[in-house]
Amino acid sequence: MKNEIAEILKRSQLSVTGSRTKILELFQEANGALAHADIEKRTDDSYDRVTIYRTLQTFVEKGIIHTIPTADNSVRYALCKDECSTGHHHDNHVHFICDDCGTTYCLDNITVPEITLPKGFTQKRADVIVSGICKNCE
Amino acid sequence: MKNEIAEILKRSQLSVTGSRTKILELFQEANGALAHADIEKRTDDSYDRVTIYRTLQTFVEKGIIHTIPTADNSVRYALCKDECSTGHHHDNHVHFICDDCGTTYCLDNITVPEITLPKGFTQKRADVIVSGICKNCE
DNA sequence: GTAACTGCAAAATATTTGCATCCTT
DNA sequence: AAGGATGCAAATATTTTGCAGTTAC
Repeated sequence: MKNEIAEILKRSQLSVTGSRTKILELFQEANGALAHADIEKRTDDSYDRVTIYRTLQTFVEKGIIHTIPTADNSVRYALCKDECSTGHHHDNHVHFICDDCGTTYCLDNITVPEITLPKGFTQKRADVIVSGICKNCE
Repeated sequence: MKNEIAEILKRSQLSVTGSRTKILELFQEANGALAHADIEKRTDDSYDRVTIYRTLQTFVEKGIIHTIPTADNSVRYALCKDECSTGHHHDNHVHFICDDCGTTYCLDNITVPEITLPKGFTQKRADVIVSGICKNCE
């Protein structure tokens, strides 16, 4: 597991440091999306808030994680699939956000439907955000 | 036009004030989504920033506008359709955000595809966010 | 050893709250 | 006239930046 994480970092030409390893671990455990605040809590303030900002930013740039659009204010991140390459995310994501507990699920197994755009529009990425009540809160 | 705007406000039991009228006008002109900063600019600082915050919040509560999920940090708002009732938005939205100019389009005429959720999940709302290059930036 | 990463301090931004005043009804 | 809306001041919260010290390779 640790090795796999180191692999991911090396593949992106990033040095393997404590904070990066820990934060990637959190994402793997989470099996869903995390907000900056979640990460702060789950690292028990072992790392500076600024480091977390910078780590997340680096991960996004390298295509290790991606941001998830949310209707409320918050910014959330989730692990990218392998198809993601640096700076270019051509994959489609379906996410479910529970109105009750706020948990964000990545519904990887659900296929994103085709959207037909008007003339002149070019699609790079499509996100589907479904909100409602999750299986734990029903 | 002014009348229509007053109508909307009265229907939501809100008093008809300068800032509310102006901001609603902006949304009608915009034919798309606006961020807090857009509104500040387009009102030429005629209204206090705090007033804009409160006005947007009130409009969301009353179901006059809704927030649009965005992958970047920003919060954007757009006019709701008639089906929106106070606090409950059961309609589906498709939005297109241009990576280049940042303009957000409401693609009202595009139907949101059905999403089949796993067992135990209940859908309240679905947003589709398509990003890419818009017709003006291609 | 060197380049990259981190932590601390502080600046810049964004958002919220309290309260006195003003405006809508 | 009364209640709600606004503006101003200030408190909070969030994010960014600079720089010196530390760590990974």
